Amino acid sequence: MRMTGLFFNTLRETPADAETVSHQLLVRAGYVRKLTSGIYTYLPLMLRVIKKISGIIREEMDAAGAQELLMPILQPEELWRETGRWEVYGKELMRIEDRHGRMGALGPTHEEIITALVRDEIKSYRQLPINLYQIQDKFRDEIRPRFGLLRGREFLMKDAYSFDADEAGLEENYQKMARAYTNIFNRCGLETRMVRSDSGAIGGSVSHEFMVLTGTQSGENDVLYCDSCDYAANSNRAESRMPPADTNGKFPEAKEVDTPGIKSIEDLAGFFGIEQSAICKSLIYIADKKPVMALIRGDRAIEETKLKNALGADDIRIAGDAEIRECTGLEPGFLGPAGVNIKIVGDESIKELENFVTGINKADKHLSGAGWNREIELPETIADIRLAQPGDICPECPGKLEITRGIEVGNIFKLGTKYSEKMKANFTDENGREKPFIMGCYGIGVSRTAAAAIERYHDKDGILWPMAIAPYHAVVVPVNVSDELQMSTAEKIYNDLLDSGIETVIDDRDERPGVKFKDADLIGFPIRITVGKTLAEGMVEVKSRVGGEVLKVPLEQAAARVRELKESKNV
RNA sequence: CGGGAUGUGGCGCAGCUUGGUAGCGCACCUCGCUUGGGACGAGGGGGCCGCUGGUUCGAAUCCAGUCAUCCCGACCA
Repeated sequence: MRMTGLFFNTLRETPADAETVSHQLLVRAGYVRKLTSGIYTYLPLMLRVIKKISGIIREEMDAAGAQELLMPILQPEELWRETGRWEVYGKELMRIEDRHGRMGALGPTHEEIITALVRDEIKSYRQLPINLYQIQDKFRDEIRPRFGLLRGREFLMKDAYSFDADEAGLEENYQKMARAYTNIFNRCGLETRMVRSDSGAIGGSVSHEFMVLTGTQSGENDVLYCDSCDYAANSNRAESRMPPADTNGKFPEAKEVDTPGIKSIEDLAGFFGIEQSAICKSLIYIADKKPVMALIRGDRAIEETKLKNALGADDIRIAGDAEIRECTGLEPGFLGPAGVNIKIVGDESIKELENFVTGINKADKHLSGAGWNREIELPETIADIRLAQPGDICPECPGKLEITRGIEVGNIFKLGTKYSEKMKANFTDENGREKPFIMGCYGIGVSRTAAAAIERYHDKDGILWPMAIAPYHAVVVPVNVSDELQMSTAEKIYNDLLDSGIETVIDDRDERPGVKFKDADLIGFPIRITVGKTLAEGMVEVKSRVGGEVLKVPLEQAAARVRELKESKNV
């Protein structure tokens, strides 16, 4: 490709509306342009990256026995009603009405469609297992699109759906997909960690996410992982064991204490001269519009996803002070589980508390030295609703948990019969009995993977694409296009490279060298061949974008050297 | 939806407080010069100042409404 003909435009300045590195670089380097919030045009450079990633996905999915198909973006309301998700999925489901007044939705995911298809096409266990996938634009009307391609409303996704006759089959497919995903991301040059996660709106029993770990840099998820075993989980799912609460006998007897204006856990600990872990903290949440009290050890935080699951609620949020007074008649700051007539959920951490401090729903008073089933009933519902923290003990070994940010690029779910039962998608087993399909689903954010790669690999000058997903492998830069020898040499090397299968761009623009070098760095061509002053010695320069030395190479060896560099692991 | 901010040529911004015919840098076009890390000189083109309404002799500037975008939270590939 000739740069003079390539449809791209680099920007010297960072666009004002881009916050994230990947977003900034994608816009600056001419990969994407925003159409409207969360919706982007992929320019030719970007499309090449997308095709590279998609290609790797196709190869690995096919190798794992999956078959590609393509389903429609527009989906009819009736199918979503069959699973009940027309109501449940919420506003994220982009609903539209056609000219006949029929309702539909732009597909945010395709469980309903694939299940309806397989229900009609597959009747016998003999036709199972099967795994079908597509790479397709998805639309989710996100509450708040952000971070450029990391969270768009329209995005490219690979989604696969497996159908099995039994759990063992599902397990096999699940493992196959886990392996395929590991291969896919490895081949994309991305190190990922498979972590346990909450299964959210897609549902199902078991799910794992594939995270590109970004340390403290960026990413929307917190991942907790063990420093000595392979336990890793999204913070919305991570379990942990904690150091015990420090309640050692400061209050041998229960006693009501005046605590005027002492409301926060911090203030209480100071007031009583105790550790925060010796306090039982009471919080009011609104779960599906009803107030609920959540109890947790004072030094700990609630994990809202866990609480939501423990309650079986669809929607949950913390209540404001005014709301607490209004819905419960209780006084914020002095809340406690005693004599409350709303649902109470206790975190496991409170069970161990002895002679602790808690509110008793009396203004300016707390109870010290409280004990369960003495002064206060232990709530019936006890669950893990606690946010695991770094430093906690791993749930599976004596190791310690550490925390890192992560970008979720893939997700695999065991759906079981969640969809097939509701949609009456059955097959006949070997005994002639009708059974619902056992399903799994497996997603990869294709466009997000590209953005995640940039988040992970960039420097102050631009993108450092892994070779496998770079839009081109190399760029040939003639320093001065009006120098005929430089130009003809550059052309020759360019053609040699193309002939040897290196995807190459020649920067034939009549620009000063500084401009070309800056653009090459920004766009992130993994290898640059510079044809300039060293030509007098019969040499050109070969340089890897990630750094390392500039190699002076005799021109007839240039193509071979580039090929070598491309195959090596250090680009 | 709650909290915060911003809308001025393609991009980044100033001007607004204190109303008076819209400005800078980048990019773009022409000519010259230059060619190893975003050169330089000269000339040039391009703006419904987000939109609607109001105040005023006069509004980018003041007022009201509205729309859009971005950041923080609930969502997730």
